[in-house]
Amino acid sequence: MSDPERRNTRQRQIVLEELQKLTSHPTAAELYDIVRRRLPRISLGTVYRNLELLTRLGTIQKLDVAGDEARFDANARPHAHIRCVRCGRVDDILAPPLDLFGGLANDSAGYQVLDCCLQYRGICPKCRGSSSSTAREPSAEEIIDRNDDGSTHSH
Amino acid sequence: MSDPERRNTRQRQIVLEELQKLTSHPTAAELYDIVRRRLPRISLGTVYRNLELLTRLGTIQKLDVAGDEARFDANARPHAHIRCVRCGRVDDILAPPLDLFGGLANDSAGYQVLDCCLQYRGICPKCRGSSSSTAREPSAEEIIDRNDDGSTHSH
DNA sequence: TATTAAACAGTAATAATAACTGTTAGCGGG
DNA sequence: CCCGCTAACAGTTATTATTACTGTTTAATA
Repeated sequence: MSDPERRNTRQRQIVLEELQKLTSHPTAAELYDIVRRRLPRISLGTVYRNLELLTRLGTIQKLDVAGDEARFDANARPHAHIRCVRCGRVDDILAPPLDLFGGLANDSAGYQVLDCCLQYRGICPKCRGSSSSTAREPSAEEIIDRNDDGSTHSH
Repeated sequence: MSDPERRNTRQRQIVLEELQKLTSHPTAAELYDIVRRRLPRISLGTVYRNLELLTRLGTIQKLDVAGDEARFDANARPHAHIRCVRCGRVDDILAPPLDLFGGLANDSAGYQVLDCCLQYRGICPKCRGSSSSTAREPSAEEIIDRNDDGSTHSH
């Protein structure tokens, strides 16, 4: 039998496909809502399981961003993110291309350093517009911002 | 009445005191276990409430580190942290003193940038020693690494 | 000291995620 | 092209960190 954990199921493929269409990094539940349009009988557990698996395989990236639910990014290469403190939305951000490892001692605090992540917090354009202090929930439609020309999703 | 949210209760004071004694940044539950030695009747909710309050006041820092429970740091100034992927322990790390805001456009991705955090992941000295792949839980005693000479806790 | 609201202890609720169970369906061998 | 095996599935339940609720206590002011 071929590599375990790599069986090509329709569910796994569609979870990945739909994630790749998004530039706003969705939560598992948000992606579940989107995937259900194509697979109405898919279960939330399957979405979680596949997102976890794809993360382990290095195909996608799990963003355990500060504060609330994990979010997922179809771009597995390390890059900085920014999270809206009002609505929780997460976007890529063009941070200075710093060498975040260069300044570290090889053996910082006795740790073997594996990787790092740089996260910003801020207020997203939509929440800046509606400048009320009430937190917003993004609607299902707002999450779907398909990236039709596939060019801007490579950072 | 004086400033609300600043009533000096024994519970709040001891929660802060015990947090300040630690260099390993504990979770709310870990700190609860420690504080209970001095206040056996304190409730977990009180620990959560005070940690949240002290964070709002800027006295301490809440570390919503990747993956699991929030951790707390008596040092509110921004500085980098490293988290052990095996046991979850979080320590300060001396990162290069980078200007993480300098390279950002004023209006990155349309966001108003508020702050940022730099987190590393790695394997802590203890988990490097016991190089088995099984995850370790730190014992209550291990969390208590009091910083008796008060000098090394300023980063 | 009396008053009053903030904070408390104890408990229940919430919500994200993981685990469990019986069923379905990729995929290599025949 | 079908068989059998097992990973993966749908549906459900359990776990766990955190928050909210309720009646009681207590710090700070009058």
